[in-house]
Amino acid sequence: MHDIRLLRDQLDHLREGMRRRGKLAEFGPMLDRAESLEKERRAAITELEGQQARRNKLTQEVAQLRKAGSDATALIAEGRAIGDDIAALEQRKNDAEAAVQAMLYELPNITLPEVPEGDESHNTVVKSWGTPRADSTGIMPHWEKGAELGILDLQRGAKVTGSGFIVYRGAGAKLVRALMNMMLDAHTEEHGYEEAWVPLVVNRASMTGTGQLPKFEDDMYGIPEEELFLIPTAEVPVTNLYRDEILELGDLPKGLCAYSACFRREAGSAGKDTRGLLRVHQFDKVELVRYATPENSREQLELLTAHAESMLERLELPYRRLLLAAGDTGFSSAMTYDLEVFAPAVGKWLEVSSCSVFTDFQARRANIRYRPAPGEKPRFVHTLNGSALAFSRIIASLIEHHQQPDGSVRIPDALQPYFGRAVLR
RNA sequence: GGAUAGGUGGCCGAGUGGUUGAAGGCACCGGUCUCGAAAACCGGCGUACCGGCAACGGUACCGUGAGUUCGAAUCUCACCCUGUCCGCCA
Repeated sequence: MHDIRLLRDQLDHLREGMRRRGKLAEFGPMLDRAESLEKERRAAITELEGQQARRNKLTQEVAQLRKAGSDATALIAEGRAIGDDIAALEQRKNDAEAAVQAMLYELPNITLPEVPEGDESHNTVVKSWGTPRADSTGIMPHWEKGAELGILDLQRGAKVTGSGFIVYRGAGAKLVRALMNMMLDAHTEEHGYEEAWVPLVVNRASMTGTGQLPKFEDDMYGIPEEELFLIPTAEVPVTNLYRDEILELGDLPKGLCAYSACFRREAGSAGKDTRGLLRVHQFDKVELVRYATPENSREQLELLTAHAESMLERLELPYRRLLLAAGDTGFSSAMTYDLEVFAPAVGKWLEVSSCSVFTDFQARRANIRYRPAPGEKPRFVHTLNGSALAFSRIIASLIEHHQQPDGSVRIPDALQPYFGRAVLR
């Protein structure tokens, strides 16, 4: 969320930010309305507070008269009139405020200057690692190979829950466990993250804090009776750990990592690119979250992204790093790198990580601050997060990229201690 | 789920329907004293918003929301959270 003050003194900045996302047509008129509503809000406040001051004075006079034993009925009548006036002004103020607030909640973050303008066609590959297998002949797609190896049971997942819910079996289940342990160990022991194990169900305030609500309610599974939601990513509970708190400068930068199952309803997703493990309603992920000062959040993004990339390198999967163009950058993000691995049988690059810096956009929503120095006023922190990594597509790529001519699947060296064997066959 | 107690400033804690932003204490900051420190003493010490170049003025905030009232931390209702006891449960 943006500072409401931007509507007063930096409207052009907001407008430019929307233009860079290619969303000026969508949000331009809203910005104009928000600006005038913000003026109306302040006018209402000024008037309201004047009346409140009158009332406060009046009630004192009533008290004096009462104490002196005099008659106060005239003043009480006057007070009643002021009270009606105040109620009306309060209504006016609240209406304007709610309207401005609603618009601010809908407005995406402004991307950093180095983020290319335009839609996803302007995404740029800024780094490549490893060599994708050029020749895919003889490589079975992961859903076939997975079924053949007995590690993937899509049919029964669909029976038990529905399509998009998968069952890993035998070595497949252990593979999930091995990936989880390998990643968490690396992040805690080598990259300095504190591990957290978090609720998979969160309340509305948490979903609003990280920016999923109010805009994307349709994309989530919820429990309406309890006003609770299934998390789409551990980013939500982990970032909200410090909601409404003030961190000490010495705590920053702070890193937390968490494994979680992730739930995505993605209402409009049925169709292509959904075979096998490519797009599912529930998947597993190890998430990294960092809290930083505004001064070094940008460099923290590089660090976080490097942590995610090191997972891919351990898994010996060729990947590329994309700098997303403004129009493809997520709602809350100011700058995002996507990491993609190649799945040769699918013939596509698969997004397995998205690393973002949110500047103060989430922190303002979630009210996460830090104190720059003892006695100084708190400022909003900058939050970052990234997947490191999302398992299902990693497993897809693993099955395809490491498939051997004899049909077996090689397990990368780094994973073997966790998985317990060198080959899947 | 049932019963019960409670939610007040950074922390502890008092609180009457009417100069209560809120006693007192701790912590913190400044000062006196001291060679220095401690103690003692004196003074200061919340946040947000509105108006103003500023000095400053004003408003709101005692878990959240609504209500009663000229006036609510104080009364009423609903909800949330915490503690305790009971029940249920992996």
